[in-house]
Amino acid sequence: MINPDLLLQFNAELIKIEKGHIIFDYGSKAQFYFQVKSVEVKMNNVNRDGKEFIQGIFYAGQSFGEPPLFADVAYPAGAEAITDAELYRLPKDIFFELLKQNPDTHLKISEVLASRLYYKAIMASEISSQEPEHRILRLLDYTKKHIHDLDSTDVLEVDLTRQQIADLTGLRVETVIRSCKSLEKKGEIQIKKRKIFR
Amino acid sequence: MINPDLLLQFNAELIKIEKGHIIFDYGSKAQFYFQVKSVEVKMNNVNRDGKEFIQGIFYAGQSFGEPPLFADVAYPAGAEAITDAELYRLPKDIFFELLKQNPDTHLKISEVLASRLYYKAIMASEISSQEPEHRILRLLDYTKKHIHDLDSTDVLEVDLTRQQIADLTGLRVETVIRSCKSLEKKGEIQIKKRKIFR
DNA sequence: AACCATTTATGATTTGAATCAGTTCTGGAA
DNA sequence: TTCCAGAACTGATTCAAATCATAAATGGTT
Repeated sequence: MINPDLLLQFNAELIKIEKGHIIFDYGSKAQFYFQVKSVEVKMNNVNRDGKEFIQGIFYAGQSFGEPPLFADVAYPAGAEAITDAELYRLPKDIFFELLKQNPDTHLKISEVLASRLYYKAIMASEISSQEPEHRILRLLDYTKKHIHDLDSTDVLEVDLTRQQIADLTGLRVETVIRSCKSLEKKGEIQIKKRKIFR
Repeated sequence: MINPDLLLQFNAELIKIEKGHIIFDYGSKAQFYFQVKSVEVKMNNVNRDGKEFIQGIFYAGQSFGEPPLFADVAYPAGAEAITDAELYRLPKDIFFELLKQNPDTHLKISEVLASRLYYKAIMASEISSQEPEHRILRLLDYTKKHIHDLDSTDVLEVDLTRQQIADLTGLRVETVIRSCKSLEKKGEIQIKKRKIFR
């Protein structure tokens, strides 16, 4: 979300991460600002106690892992590249220096935090309201609107596996599969060749 | 979280809200920055579709409802005073003006957003991991640490009703009651005269 | 002291997602 | 073309939280 030129101006490193490699671990200290550079790059977070819960998947142009930078806490989740990825990386103190010198950029970061908080707020209430089908629809609508910038008349081809949907919503694969079928019957989504469209 | 003097300097209004009165509605547009002034003041959010889910309860000195201000979206939840409350209220554009002129305050706001995001991230993964007892403990530990600023050796007297705990964790009252009893047996919490201590 | 609203408590039953176990499908590699 | 791993799918079973129903405790009010 920060202009790449500005990042480079502040000597941001451009690092390459191979698929499956760890970017930072759960519980470690935040030392860098990260922003996804190019290609469709996804990122997922794993949480302790066996089961995986994906906090979010991030694509080109998006930043991630900033909260611990500000809040001075350990990472609540680890981060991993799920495809080969290119990332901008900026050390913490330089990041703050950049913000200080560029109030507009700081405001943009606040916007990002705010909209992510908005998303989490919605997901939290939606997840709590059980109803697997609701959870899934909210997730799809969110990614459609906020990740792919489509409006409601467009059709989104969902590029998440059922397992990823499960990990994002806190459900089980089988439940996701069954719910999707049911949603298809209700006309809420379409499934063509196992791909989900919404 | 913003210094009250600074708020007043920017002509923030001081408004009184009676217990049970609505501060803003679900789905309405964000027009003000709000900050709780005095006394222990709680605030809760209600969501549509019947069931209540409390996004958070806010106490003296805390601000709330900022995300929609930044993200330019409608409120994902309504806000209501659960005791008589005094609030500072600052119109949106003046709020931004204040931030522009006070980078340090802006940074503080970012910190607040970030730490709330951190909390939501933890709650999200914790809620998804089912386990009512885990959810409750996480909630208690969070309020203990981040709301009341106690460290782990202190004992927190929880001032939430079982119903509020239920609404914060997405559980049912009965489940909360039963889980609390079980947690007491396991020595994770104490219950004296129906009050929970952790 | 009696009354009432709210909160806490408890037992019985239902329900639906998780779990378990196994099958089919698909696209890519050999 | 066959092979194979990963993903999607399906049915049967289990289990725990929601639900329902109802009672007891508590604090505040008159």
